[in-house]
Amino acid sequence: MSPSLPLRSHHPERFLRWVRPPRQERTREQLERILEAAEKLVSRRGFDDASVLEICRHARTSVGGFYRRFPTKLALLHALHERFCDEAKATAASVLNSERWRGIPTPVMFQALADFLIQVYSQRPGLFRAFLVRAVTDPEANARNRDLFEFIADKMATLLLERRSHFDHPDPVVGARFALRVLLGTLNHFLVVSDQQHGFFDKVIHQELARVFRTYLGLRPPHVAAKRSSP
Amino acid sequence: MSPSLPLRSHHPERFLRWVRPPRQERTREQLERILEAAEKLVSRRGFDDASVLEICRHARTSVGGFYRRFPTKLALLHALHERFCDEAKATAASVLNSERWRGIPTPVMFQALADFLIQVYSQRPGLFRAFLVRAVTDPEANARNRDLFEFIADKMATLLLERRSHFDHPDPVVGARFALRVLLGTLNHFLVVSDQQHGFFDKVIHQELARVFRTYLGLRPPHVAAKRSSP
DNA sequence: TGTACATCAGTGAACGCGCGTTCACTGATGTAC
DNA sequence: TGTACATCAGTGAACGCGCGTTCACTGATGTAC
Repeated sequence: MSPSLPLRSHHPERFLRWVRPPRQERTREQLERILEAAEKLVSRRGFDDASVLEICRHARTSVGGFYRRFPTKLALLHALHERFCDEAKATAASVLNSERWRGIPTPVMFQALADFLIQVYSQRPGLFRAFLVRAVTDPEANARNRDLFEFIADKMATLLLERRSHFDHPDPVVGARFALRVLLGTLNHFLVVSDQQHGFFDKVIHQELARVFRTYLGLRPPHVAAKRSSP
Repeated sequence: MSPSLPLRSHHPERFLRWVRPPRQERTREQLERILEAAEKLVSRRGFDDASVLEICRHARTSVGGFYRRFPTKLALLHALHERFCDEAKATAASVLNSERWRGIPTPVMFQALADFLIQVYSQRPGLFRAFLVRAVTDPEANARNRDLFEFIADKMATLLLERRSHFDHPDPVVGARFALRVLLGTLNHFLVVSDQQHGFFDKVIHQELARVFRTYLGLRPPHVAAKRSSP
């Protein structure tokens, strides 16, 4: 996707000059608007039921303008999903960085991680739902999801390995992978089958999700771990 | 859906006679064939990508024949899903019936339940996937899923309450509900994001799923519980 | 600085494909006399 | 038992709708002289 304009001219000045910054600017803005509009509509209705025309209207562009940016509607989805996965990776790398948790007791960390995941899900439930559905049918989205999963699982394994002595699970790498799956799976399930009594924000969900996380990995009771990690 | 034929005639003999058993038979067979073909194709491609024409071909019927049985394509999906949910309820009622588990140690029961769930999922992954996707968009399917979930959760709560003393979770009803969600959510996650190293049938999955179940509810170590439940 | 021309982003009506749905017709089964 | 008629399941070509995609055109911006 490198700019092809230089190839069209043999003048070195043209070749070296940065291509039309103001236009680029406007173009980028349009692309941004399309992505934003698409994200909003896809979140609301899902990918299939968000029509190109509708997306264009919301992005204040025409259908032709859209097809200047994206070869097909599918390409838009992949752009959206790719952006999303990149953000998710960056977020995971930052959140699961062990520096961040230095000196913080393991049970507190677990609760915080569970809380954070819930927060992320409840902020953009529609988008998560749409990508969840999409990953079932679309092999490319599926591969990207798997890749994301592997990425986060690795970060998590590294984080947990440093606190190996704080919990009982016999194999921390398998444990980290499976724990991640359990957490994400449970939250996905909330997206699909909502709880009659407890909503996403409900304190009970926070509590129980952290409990699964903690108990599955066989974390020692709070006071024990707290004593261990305080100097 | 009571047969409307009697209303068309005033002769009592007609009214009382059972209507054309051989035809009914053939009709029922056709309907059965349609449902079977639909289930197979929906499992393979998902609901949207299984066309009516294709379903008819597989069921050895014509499109017109199809529309004699179902008012719309959507109605077929709901028939399929309803049949599925009914079967699931019956299965759950049977499997979670406490009579069945009399004298069996709680940890063994937990492992067996986890194993059974995995078995069920791995036998018809396509169908589960299709309904999972459908429940996101389709309010009717969603409601049916929620209803099914509540049903199973209730049965599970009853089963667990009888063994209240075997585990530590402070609230068994909340525990049963959430445990079910965790189990189903994790299995759904496997449907969407497959594991690079461990497949559905892998021993590790069986082990870890049972572990989540056990540890989340705070089940006492095997030997303790085993001692308790042996007379 | 002004004029003619070139480029290209942007527009939206029209196209066309796929698929759910309809409906005029066929032929088999059942009924009346 | 045979013939004429009625019913109705079943057929599949044709219809039509929705939506992704195209493309002839417009107008703004940039370039040459």
